[in-house]
Amino acid sequence: MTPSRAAGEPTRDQIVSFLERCADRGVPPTVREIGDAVGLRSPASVHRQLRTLEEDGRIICDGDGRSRSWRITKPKSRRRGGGMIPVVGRIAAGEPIDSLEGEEDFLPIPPNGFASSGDVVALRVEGNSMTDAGILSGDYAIIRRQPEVENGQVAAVSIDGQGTLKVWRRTGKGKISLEPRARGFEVIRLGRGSGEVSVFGRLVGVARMYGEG
Amino acid sequence: MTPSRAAGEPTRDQIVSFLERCADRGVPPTVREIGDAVGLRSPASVHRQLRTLEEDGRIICDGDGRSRSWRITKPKSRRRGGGMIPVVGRIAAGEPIDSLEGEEDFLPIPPNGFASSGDVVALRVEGNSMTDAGILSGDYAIIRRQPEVENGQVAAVSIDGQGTLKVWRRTGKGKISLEPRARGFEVIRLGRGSGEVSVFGRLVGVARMYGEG
DNA sequence: GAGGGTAGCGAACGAATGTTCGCATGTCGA
DNA sequence: TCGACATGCGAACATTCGTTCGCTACCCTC
Repeated sequence: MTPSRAAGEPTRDQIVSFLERCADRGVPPTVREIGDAVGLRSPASVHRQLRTLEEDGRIICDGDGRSRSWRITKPKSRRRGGGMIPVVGRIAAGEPIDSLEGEEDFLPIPPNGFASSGDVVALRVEGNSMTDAGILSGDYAIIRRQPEVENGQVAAVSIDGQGTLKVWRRTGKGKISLEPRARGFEVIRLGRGSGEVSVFGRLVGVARMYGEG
Repeated sequence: MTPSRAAGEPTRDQIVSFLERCADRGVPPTVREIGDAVGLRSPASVHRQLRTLEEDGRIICDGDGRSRSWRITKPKSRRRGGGMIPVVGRIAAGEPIDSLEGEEDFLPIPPNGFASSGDVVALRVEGNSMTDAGILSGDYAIIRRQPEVENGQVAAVSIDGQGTLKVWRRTGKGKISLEPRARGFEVIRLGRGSGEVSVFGRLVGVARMYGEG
């Protein structure tokens, strides 16, 4: 009889996922702790899956017979919330740029300082429409992904798939203004029939790195 | 007979140091591993020191009787190069501020992204003399400590013990200009007899965090 | 020198842990 | 239907590991 376990994610993926979470927290789990986490009551069941995962190269065993020695093969640099903020693309601070996503690089800044939780990414800013807000072309905009922002907050907005960084202001029912923060740039006014507009996220931080020049 | 152990650092400090190193690497050690690391051949010896350290509040035991459960009380935020940049004080972007150092806080940004090596600290910017360079009051200036900078680079400069953030320019023999980057601020010109001037470091990055507002 | 405190050792015990073995159940294709 | 296969269980077994106990040695102070 197959035991009544939470359906959906396969057992082996659950184990890998649990090991990832443990790697984030610091202490690797024991075999029985893994069993508790994924719903396997016998350490033998866990152990067999661990061996299989090892053959697949997804996990490795640090010591042989030592306690808490099973761990993820690679620290999974795609992991968010552990150390890096992924740079998922570029964003305009002038004319909207078409490519808003497409993971490119990693910014060595833990999101903890910018947002305690949630999905935080970085976008490289191109353009000068926000220079008066201290956001220059080449800066990294730290964006927390969220579907809505409040009036006056700086938002990464997607207009017909093109992304731009502006101050968000709802001026009326279905009417939105996207305000630049620099001289020489016009306010973008959006109403009905202005195309598809969606908030990508809210600006929670800015990071800039100077080279040797 | 006291065994021949490496003299110098007391055993207890060695243990704490070893636990710190393990915390960095990820896996907490077993009692016997600690013994091997610090030169204690009996787990009993290690265990007694662990209990003493626990009473002193320097370490804590996560689980009681579980393996690998001894760890450092606090992750020692003073550590540099591992995760945080220390915020060592405030710096003026307007009128010089007297307090340049005095460790206050930690910015959750690893220096790796800003400088591969060296002593990197953060200073909280106060004032608006560098706003045209995208450095606003309240930002964190990421400073790599170095005694000299080149013309045109932004430097944290100490004038008679007062710190300020400006563009550094040597205008002649013994003559220095400190240029603001904002309207309404005057260039500070320094020559012989202008007091003691020293470069605190070079600006290698800027970080800004927005709150909920 | 006596005595207390500190710090080390080895031995031992019990619990935790990794690992193996045999068995049962469900799936899938021949 | 039958057998190979995957997966789970419980029961061991062998280490590992945390912890305790008694002992010895050194360093003090009195």
